[in-house]
Amino acid sequence: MLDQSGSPTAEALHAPVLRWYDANARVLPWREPDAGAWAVMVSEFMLQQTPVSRVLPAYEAWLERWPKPVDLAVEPPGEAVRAWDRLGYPRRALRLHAAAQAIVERHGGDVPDDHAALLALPGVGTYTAAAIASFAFGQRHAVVDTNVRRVLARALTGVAQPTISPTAADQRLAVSALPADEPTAARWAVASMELGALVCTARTPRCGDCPIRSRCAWVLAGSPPYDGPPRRGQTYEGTDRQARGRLLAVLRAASGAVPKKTLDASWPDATQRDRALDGLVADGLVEPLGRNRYRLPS
DNA sequence: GATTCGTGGCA
DNA sequence: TTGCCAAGAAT
Repeated sequence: MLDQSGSPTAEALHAPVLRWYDANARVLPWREPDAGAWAVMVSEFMLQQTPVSRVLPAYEAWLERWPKPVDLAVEPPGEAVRAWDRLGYPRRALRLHAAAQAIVERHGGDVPDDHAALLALPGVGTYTAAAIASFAFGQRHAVVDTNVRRVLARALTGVAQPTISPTAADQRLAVSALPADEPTAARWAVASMELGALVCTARTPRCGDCPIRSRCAWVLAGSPPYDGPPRRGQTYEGTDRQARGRLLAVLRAASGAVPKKTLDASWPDATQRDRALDGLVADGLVEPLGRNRYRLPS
């Protein structure tokens, strides 16, 4: 089943991918039938740019401590930052805390099932709103993350793409590839994402295990490598990000206020260190106290 | 559209 | 060893 351009139609991919998912899906706690929308939401925040293996322990501890949005909402934001541990991008912890408060204030403490209401929450963008609506509430949305983007690009357009955030064109392609009926669309969303995570991977795709290899435009084209401009590799060593991480690690480990002198010991360059600390304060991740002391925000 | 924002595992 | 990559959002 091919369209005018010689690429397979999306409909031809649905059944084999859904069958593959039924047989190969990972068992993950946020996918359990009784997980609930809050569990899905917590997992989605944590999984933004952080691998599943590192999310699992933090996720379990988080839901044990804060089983409902209101449980988190009544805590100081600094507790969320502390519990975030080393997942990275700690502003996500702050946003999840703010989102929990918004859920209590605007939605009676229950994660909303409306896509627009989800999108209005702090830290919830196009992807996360669609993911919660689809995974937790079974709705029909294009859930376009880096996995889905890669799967559709290869299978339907036949090109390898660099790992960047999905574009408007990727979004349109995903919408056009969505099954018509709601429950099938919801299963397709999680199944196509799982295929990207386990088989159609970025570095070394396991095409031998792929349920749609016989229809994949990229495979049929000889698996051509990405030929566009090279991506700028993000260095980490010596950056402000690393400095911020060091400072925040000291504050997470402390129970209360920390003297600036203690923070100073965590990064050698004074100019960069102070810039990083100012940035953390500006982001609301650190609260300045009197007498040159700092702590996680209360 | 391009940047900024953590952290760690792995080929 | 080092660059790439991991369920993005906000600006």
